[in-house]
Amino acid sequence: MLRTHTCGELRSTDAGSQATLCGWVDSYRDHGGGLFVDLRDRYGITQVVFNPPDTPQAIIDASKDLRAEYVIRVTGNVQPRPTGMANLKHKTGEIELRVTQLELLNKSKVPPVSPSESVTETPNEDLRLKHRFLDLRRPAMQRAMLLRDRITKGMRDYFADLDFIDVETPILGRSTPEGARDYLVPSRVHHGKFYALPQSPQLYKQILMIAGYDRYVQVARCFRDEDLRADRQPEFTQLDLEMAFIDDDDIMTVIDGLVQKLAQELLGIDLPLPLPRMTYDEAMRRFGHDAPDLRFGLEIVDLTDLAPQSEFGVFKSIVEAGGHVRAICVPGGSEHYSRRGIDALTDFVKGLGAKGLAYFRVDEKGVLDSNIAKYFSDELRAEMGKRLGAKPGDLVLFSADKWLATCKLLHNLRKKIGEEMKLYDPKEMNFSWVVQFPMFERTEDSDNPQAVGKWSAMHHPFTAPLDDSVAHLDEDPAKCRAKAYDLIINGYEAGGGTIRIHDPAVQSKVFTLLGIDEETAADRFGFLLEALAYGAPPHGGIALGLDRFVMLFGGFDNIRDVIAFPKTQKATDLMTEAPGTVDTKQLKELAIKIDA
RNA sequence: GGCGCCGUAGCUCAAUUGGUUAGAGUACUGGACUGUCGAUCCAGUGGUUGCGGGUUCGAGCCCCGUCGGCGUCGCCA
Repeated sequence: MLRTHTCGELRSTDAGSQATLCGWVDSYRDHGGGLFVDLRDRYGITQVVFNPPDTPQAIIDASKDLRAEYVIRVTGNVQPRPTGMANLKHKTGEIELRVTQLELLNKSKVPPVSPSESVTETPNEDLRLKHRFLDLRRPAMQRAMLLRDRITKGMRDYFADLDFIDVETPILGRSTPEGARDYLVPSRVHHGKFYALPQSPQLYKQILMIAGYDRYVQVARCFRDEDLRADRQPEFTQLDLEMAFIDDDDIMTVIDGLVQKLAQELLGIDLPLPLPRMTYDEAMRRFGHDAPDLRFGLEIVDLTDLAPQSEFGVFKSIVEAGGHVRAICVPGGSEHYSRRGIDALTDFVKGLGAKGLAYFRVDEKGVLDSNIAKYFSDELRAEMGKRLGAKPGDLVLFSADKWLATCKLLHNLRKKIGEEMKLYDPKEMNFSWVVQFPMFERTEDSDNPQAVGKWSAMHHPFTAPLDDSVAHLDEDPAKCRAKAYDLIINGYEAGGGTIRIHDPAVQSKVFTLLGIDEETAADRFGFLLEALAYGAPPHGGIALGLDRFVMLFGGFDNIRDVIAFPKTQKATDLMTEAPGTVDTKQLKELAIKIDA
């Protein structure tokens, strides 16, 4: 060992002893006669002092050449700092190391990204990604990586205690046309054939249930070749699990326990269990989204029945066409949003595909007023105001459109306004379940005209319907609700899972509904169907988005900050410059020609 | 693929309506200083304003294209 202690370790109780530290020069203060260095490693910062008489003059001279991020090894005496000189910012701030020996282990070029917390400006993200080795040296990033480690370990321990078995599943798999776009890997041995990287270990874990491993867990890397977002990377990590001889309630109960444990250990929050559960239908009705942020209200109010009583043509025609008129009432919104502010909101909703934004301000008498007020009778406005719970100073914002379009719009407005008006404490954590998702959704518009009007699976084709939904499979698939559940944290989908169908008759009905004939089913999922025919236990599971967990537990607003080596929005790695070109020879081996 | 924001010194940013030699802080270099901790003080180096084109007497600023980063819609569970 090159060191006796870390830079976060020494205390006043160590005073009088000798110590050797290794680390990076976080900063240095040259006083002519002597010099101070803040020495940093992942454990903390310790002040090391090059001062006479403790430090020999030759070493003081040598210390003058030290610069930021030089790697040094210093030996010296641990001493309490002079009275009044303690630095409470650091855990080691009561002491300092009076250096007697200095070894320069390595120099550093002037860093384009400073790892020092004394530099308050965060560099631009492209620089951070390009010089990730420096960015990861920043204490903030090291804290994120440490939090990630503790969450992962907490999850592993929790499931190990419950007799879960960690089983690894293949990275090289087979492409399945459903779901997200696959990352493909060409086969050298079989020209023209491709492996696909897993979008999730879904099918394998079902096979494991059939194989009798009734509690499976894995920290699984998943790949989806889709466009990125602040909370989405092309490769990401799931805490994936599956259980046999259970029902939906059992999965949620297990995860409740995990969330409670993690919240307690890492955030010091005591969560009462069970976590609240809300159906998908209720979530859409009240919040317009299947992952509502429950840290604030601003719930949607339906005015579809009242709207046609107005003379407002837009509302009337939309309701006549089967559409909906819904609104949110923003407390104090009229004061917060000036004319200009409402223009900005209008631009915002136009960006989401709306034609405009109808609104009312609530005046000091509680009367709804705006440029469209003339189309609404006094009585009607009073009635609407009553239903909206409108108070003087409020702002009422409408969406009139098809059901899902009103959901999308009002959800986005709610989210934006919640943020802009600071309707919640960003540090607050809210955990809940959204359950009973629809089994199917109807494809409305698609590039492929044949797909329009067809049913597709909302999760995947093996999702089990609720027991009382089985009957709807024949008569009204839209009414079918699934044994599906999403874990929601602060408006983010932090995990989701389903109970799987294990009744062949139900499975076959679902395939028929989805337009998957026997041949297609056999071709795509033959091995799973075959396995299901050999004594499949009832089973189901869930996958938690590990990266999102870390992001939310750490209070980050961006998933890249909790991934050591993330990709940019264009799915490149600025440090390694992946993806890169390959040799012609490699392409030839794979029988691949580039057509571009 | 669409929409929006951003790109100026190593880094973080500024630059009035399009107007003189593009500034500041920090870093870096040299000097001063015996207790600092975002050390301080003095001096200095540092610029193809992402790239290409256009408008103009004149462009960091306006227009078109392009590259890159971010956000978002589509996409994705």
